[in-house]
Amino acid sequence: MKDCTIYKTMDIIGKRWTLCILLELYKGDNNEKQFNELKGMIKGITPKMLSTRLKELEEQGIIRKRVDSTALPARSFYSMTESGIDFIRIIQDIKKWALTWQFDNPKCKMSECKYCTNTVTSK
Amino acid sequence: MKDCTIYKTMDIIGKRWTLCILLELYKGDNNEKQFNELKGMIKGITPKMLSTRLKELEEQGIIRKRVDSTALPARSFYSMTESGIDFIRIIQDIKKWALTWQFDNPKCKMSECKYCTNTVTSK
DNA sequence: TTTCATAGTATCACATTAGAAACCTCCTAC
DNA sequence: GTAGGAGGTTTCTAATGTGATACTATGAAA
Repeated sequence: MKDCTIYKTMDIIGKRWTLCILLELYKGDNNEKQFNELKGMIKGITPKMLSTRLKELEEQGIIRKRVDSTALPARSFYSMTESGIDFIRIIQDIKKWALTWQFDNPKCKMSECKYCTNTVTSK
Repeated sequence: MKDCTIYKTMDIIGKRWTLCILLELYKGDNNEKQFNELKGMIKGITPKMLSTRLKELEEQGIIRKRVDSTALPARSFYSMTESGIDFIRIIQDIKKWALTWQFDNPKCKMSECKYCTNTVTSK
């Protein structure tokens, strides 16, 4: 096993879609979101990838899943744990860095991610 | 093309070895490092991967390469640009987050990355 | 009883990445 | 002329990641 903390962490958060999913969970004022809601917000993601990533993130304690089985058909609600919320500031720093040094994206520059309505668009 | 800044940035920095290479370039007091020096410090990396990542990072303006052709055989020196140095604080935040929420690594917790002698060990 | 919505899973195929091993070039020193 | 170091490149293969599409289960509503 690799011994480097950075290396191991990138195996968790470096995967495609992961940060986008966290960002979507962070957006808006409702702290719980459903599967199809996320699927709709992150355009281009397949249910398979969303399912896979959500499972990984849950295993790592970054998000949590709550199932409401009184509502029928049963509904799943995803939300961030404390560790996930703590990670948001890193995502925002990455965004700031990228906007300074790599990309020009005025829309992104202006809006706080929490209230950003950008979606990841399919190619 | 994807429109999300986060998404695009992860394509740059989310690749295997990338952050480890940046961290190695940051370490110590000498700001320039040679190819084989990096290869030796990052145990497990193949020359191919190191070469590929260095090229990518150079293209993105995160590191720079200087070739000294007066010395023979010619030597290459790699160092961080301003944008690379600015990125180090994000790497450190990621490390702090990981040590808080994901891994227990006392060696990592104690040392400032700049003077960390940990190497990425092969499995 | 057919359709709809939610929340996924299954299957298959393709593309990309990563790694191992060998090789190459330039020059120096023996 | 042969070995050796620096700084890579080439080739081939294996693993992994990703995506398209279709399918499933449950129950409500029409």
